[in-house]
Amino acid sequence: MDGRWLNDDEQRTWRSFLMATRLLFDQLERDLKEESDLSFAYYEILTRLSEAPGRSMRMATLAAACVFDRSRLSHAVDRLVREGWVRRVPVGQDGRGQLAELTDDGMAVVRRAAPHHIERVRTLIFDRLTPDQQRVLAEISEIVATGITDPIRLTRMGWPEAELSGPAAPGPPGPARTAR
Amino acid sequence: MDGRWLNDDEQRTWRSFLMATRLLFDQLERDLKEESDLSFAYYEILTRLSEAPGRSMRMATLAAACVFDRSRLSHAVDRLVREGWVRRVPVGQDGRGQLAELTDDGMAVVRRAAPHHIERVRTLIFDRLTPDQQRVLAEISEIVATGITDPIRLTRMGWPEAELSGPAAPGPPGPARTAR
DNA sequence: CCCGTATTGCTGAATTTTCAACTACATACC
DNA sequence: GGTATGTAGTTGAAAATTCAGCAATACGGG
Repeated sequence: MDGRWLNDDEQRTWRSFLMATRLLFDQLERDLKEESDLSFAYYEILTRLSEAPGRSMRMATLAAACVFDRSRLSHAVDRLVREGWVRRVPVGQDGRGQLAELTDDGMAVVRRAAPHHIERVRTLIFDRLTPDQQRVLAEISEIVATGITDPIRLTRMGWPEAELSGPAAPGPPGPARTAR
Repeated sequence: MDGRWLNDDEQRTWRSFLMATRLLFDQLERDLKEESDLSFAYYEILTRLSEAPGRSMRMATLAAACVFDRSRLSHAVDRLVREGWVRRVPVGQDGRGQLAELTDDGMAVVRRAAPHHIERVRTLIFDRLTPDQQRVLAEISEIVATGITDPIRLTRMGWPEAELSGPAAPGPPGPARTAR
């Protein structure tokens, strides 16, 4: 199972990467909090909605976009609804579905918060990287993301133990866990 | 203050990076949980301690290494102590200091968890990147981390409002907030 | 139409993290 | 010695996130 360790370079790179991403995200979170009193999570939800057609998205889609699990998104949206920034709208066709829709107040919040945040992203990252480094960063991100892809965090949600580990039932056992 | 937006490439890269890091860390967290019933945070604390001389570190140093704020580390160590994996030891010279020290049980936990985890890191990242990409990843991480550097999260902790924003007192106003 | 299974989203409790304040010790200066 | 200020670490409550399970709906096949 094991045996394939990391060599020194890899070890250093990994640690460095861990530290960098944390410092970065922590800093962004702090900035966002100070400037706009928003958490990164909420900011992202609002932003995604603001970009979506009709300023609204299916919960599952939104969850996938933000890389949240369903539960987390539900709770978060609860909060945003309480705040008056988001509204829940039943979706037409699918009786199970809910649409999260950005309110005007919510839109205002995004518009107010975005410029600072983006400026910070620019300052903390893009301004410091050469075009080449930016290009490779994009490559790497693409590669890493593609390798994982469990958009709505299926394996994490409530599949009864049996479904996940049971002696592979006839046919493709579970839901689209393998597919993408 | 604003005005400097992100161009399309940058925008794409940023989104891609966000998604990649989240998918990655989520996946690692899940693996760690499944294989060893550990959170990434706890795993990291234990690992750092296991590598430290005497299997122990000052709380502040450990916090800086893990990029935790002091409070978070305190609570986390509480938990690890309850679990019997870490012990708190007063440090000799400085009467305020505490040393977090890994117990034998804690060491055993690390040893059991590490191989799987490292294998996953290898599979999810290093195996998929070319040497060149790895090199650039290291560069980028270095650059980004260096730009931020607020190791023990000073600005976040409990400085009374006055200290932080007040009309700069005579001499260097606060603690080493500016220095590094 | 009915059944079994998949999907969507939510809920409540447990755990973790954040936030603000506080205690105790150290240090520098008079 | 006494005072002012900085530093290390903790604490308790609030907020966020995870975890496990549930209810309602959709969908495919008999």
